[in-house]
Amino acid sequence: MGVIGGNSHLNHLAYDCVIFGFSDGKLKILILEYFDTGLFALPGGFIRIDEDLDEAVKRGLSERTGLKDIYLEQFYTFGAARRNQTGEMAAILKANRSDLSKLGWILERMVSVGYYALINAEEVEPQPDSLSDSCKWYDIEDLPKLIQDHEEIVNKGLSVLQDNLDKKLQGVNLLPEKFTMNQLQKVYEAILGEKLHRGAFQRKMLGLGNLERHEKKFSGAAHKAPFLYSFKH
Amino acid sequence: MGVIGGNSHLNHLAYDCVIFGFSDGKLKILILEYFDTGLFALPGGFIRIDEDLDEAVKRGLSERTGLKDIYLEQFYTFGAARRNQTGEMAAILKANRSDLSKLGWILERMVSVGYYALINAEEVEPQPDSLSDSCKWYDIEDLPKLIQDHEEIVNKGLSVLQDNLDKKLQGVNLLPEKFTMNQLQKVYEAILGEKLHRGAFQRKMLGLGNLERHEKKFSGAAHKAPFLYSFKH
DNA sequence: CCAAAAGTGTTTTAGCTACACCCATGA
DNA sequence: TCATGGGTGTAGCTAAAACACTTTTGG
Repeated sequence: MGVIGGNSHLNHLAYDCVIFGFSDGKLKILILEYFDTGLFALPGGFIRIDEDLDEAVKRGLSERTGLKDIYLEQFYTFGAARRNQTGEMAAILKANRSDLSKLGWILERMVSVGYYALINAEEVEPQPDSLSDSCKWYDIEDLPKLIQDHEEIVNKGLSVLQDNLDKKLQGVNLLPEKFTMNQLQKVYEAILGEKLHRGAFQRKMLGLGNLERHEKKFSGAAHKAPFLYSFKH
Repeated sequence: MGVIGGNSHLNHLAYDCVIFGFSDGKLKILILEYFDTGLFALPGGFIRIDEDLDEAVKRGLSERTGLKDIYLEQFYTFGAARRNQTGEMAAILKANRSDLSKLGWILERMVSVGYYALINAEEVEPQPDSLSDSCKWYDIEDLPKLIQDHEEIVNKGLSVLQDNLDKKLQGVNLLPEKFTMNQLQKVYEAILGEKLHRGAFQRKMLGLGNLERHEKKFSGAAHKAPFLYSFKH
């Protein structure tokens, strides 16, 4: 088993997570920057020997965001033989003067299970881990160069999210408990990367039958106050 | 590393494959029966240390079916901590008097990547492996009880196949090179588990624009001879 | 000539788009 | 009263479903 901080993990298996958030009308994801290397990566982690895969991911996300009950979806498993043989992880460990006799297993061939998470970016103060300098939101349209195949992981995750958008009304997970129809539409537009028609969008969402209408929101702006909605559980 | 026949494999990682075929108007899958145990399972296997995940699955399927270029789709990774701690694999190894000092790693916690394959059942004489008695087609509606979580794997695989059916015209992979529209419709009905409207189905398939029409097929039956179609590559 | 199944034309329906109108709000 | 954005009604379009008519085949 690989050992991190005294815990044993499955060798050769990892997860990487595309954590989507929404702010300033843009779709963003959380990216780690490693100390002294200028290398950027998705948050990821390893699976303890007696831990469910899903639990491992929840644990990792909770450490990174402080949130419980995150909306999570597994989307693909990346298993190319040399996908992490790029030297980047070695550089990261070296910059941290890590003990390779204990952490060397991280450099071996690694199959990674891709997950995406949807969170309300406003509620979170992202936390870097012990190897990383910062953990920040990046606009999905303007990501830094990522290590290994992480760009492919992001693209695949976004593409699956887009496909799932219709079936599952996932957009609500990126917003506060109560939100206006306009906010929801902005989320959909950001995910799909295209403008949607206002009237049609409103009718379609209400037609799904799982939105509940609440009081109006008086924003102080000079126009009719919109209703607030929440998702029916 | 785990060792089978002198080759080294990734520990704690496996794949299981739902191999769909179509015959007698029914959707079927390939199921192995293990020697002297009455235990049934999906065909699966392990990943060599330097082998792409996809390659490992192709290799395994080719051993089981003799086919190259099988249509394959990865659909989910099953990672519950105790999913294979059911004692069934131990019974199988014991019935085969296997050397546990070499094969014991198979009994440890195993994360499994689920794939489905679509093949033309008529072209194949399925081959059991060294541990299994038989490898036979079973009607998807009438499967034997399977070991571990293999029933869940089948259900998830079928459900993803159903979802993908529209986007990818996958049905053709279950048929010979040339087929009639009625055969194709029967495949769709078997996968979706519902009757489809003949006229609408024909129009929809032709409307996709990737079917090519060939000569008519004279079956000897007392009705109009249908055209044969093939898939445009 | 008949029954059965195939191909295709026509009608009906449903969902979505686009446009437009009116309403509420705060400046 | 005006500009702005929100809710909703309506007309038009398009794709799919349902129906039906015609054709081909072998008995």
